[in-house]
Amino acid sequence: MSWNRDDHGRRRGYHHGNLREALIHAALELISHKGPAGFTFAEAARHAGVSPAAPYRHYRDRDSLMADVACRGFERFAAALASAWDEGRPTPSAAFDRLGRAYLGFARAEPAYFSAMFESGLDLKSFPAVQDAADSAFAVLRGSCEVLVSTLPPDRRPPALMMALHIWSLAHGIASLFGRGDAARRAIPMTPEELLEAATLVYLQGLGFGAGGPGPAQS
Amino acid sequence: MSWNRDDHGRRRGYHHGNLREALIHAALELISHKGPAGFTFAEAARHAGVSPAAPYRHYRDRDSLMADVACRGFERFAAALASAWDEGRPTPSAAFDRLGRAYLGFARAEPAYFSAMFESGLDLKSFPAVQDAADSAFAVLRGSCEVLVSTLPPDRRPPALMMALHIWSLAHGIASLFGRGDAARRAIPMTPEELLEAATLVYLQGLGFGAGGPGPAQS
DNA sequence: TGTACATCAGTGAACGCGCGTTCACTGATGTAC
DNA sequence: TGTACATCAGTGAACGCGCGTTCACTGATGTAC
Repeated sequence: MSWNRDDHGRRRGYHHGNLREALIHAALELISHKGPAGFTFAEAARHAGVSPAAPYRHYRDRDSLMADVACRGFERFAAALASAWDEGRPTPSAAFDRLGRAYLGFARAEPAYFSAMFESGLDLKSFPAVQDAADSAFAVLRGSCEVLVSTLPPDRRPPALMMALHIWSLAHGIASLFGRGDAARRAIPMTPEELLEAATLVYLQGLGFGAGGPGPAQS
Repeated sequence: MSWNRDDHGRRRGYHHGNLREALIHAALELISHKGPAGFTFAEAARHAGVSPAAPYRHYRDRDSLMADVACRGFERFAAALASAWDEGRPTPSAAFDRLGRAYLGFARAEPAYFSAMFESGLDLKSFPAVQDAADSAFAVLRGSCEVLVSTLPPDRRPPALMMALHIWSLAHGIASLFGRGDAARRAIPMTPEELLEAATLVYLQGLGFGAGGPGPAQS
């Protein structure tokens, strides 16, 4: 909030010093208050305390700023997922459970990033950096699925890519429908985390991961 | 396109005759071309061929029109799901598979309705009619889960509500991430339908629905 | 069947507003020598 | 160390535009009698 500013919020000099960062922060704040469509270039500039022409030194247009926000969001997301997975410690299944919670946790804790990443309507072909960052995040999930799959007997291993896409879809659906912090959330009689954990358990059961071996739960 | 209009697209009289419908159609067209945030009241009026003040006779504001679109979307959605389910004929599992395809099919065939329903950021508390319509659509899915669950032995029946929420989340996640007709779609090496069908099979397996009985697939 | 009248569903002009974008400009910073 | 200069990162005024919204109005429709 105070790059290159004095104690009263005034800028110290003619140059902002960190306008790029300030614009990203402004965009996040505006997105979280008014939705992914609810911020404008001019308003972001105002928030950052610069003239409406200043952002053009850093971004071609609004979408380009949005893409930068989405990029950073995916980077943070990938880091959060990787940290939760923690290379599968202490056990792959415990780590996998944490991974799912991290997905939901990110959606709840960073709704503005989440919006920019998934709901801003950015054309991924126009912003390959966003696509790359998204791929990196997905790679964490896929890697963890590969580890999990490798704990099964070789003749009963499902494709890790498919499994990763299933879990991603499940977590994403739950996050989108029930895990938001805003008014669009739908009410259900359990937490998103509980819902995801139950679904994942059933799904893994179906793949042949069971307590002590393959087969349906008998409890 | 031609309510109350002659062959040249001119209105027949002073009154439009069906402005409400025309505004909804205009909103859908604008949403499908420019995203859920990409339509304005004025533009919808222009599309419908009336003055910018005319929509105020029918809708309080833009959100109120959007809510009407979302409502109709959920009604069509519920009808599409009910039709696919067809009361579980010929078998609950075949009907359930059709239900999942119908979810994805709706997202692909009606991206504008889908956007208005799930991505418009409407506050559901402010528009209870939308919430009710959404609940009706979900009720179809829940009802089908209840039928499916009832085919299991009584001591091994999962909660139908939980199952319905899981399948909804899964289908919704797949539709959101991979099943869109627009540029925000992510590329995967299979169709959304294949992905959903595979996930559902695994999930049902995990719940104890198996080919010829409970237990993991052995093939 | 006419007629008077209330109501409905539009018009079109007007307004203030904020946005996106451009332009010539200027203060600040970095660097070659 | 000083100086000249290029470059960077801002300013602020200006523009055209489309939006949301209002207003008094008017043409069309429905209905009581």
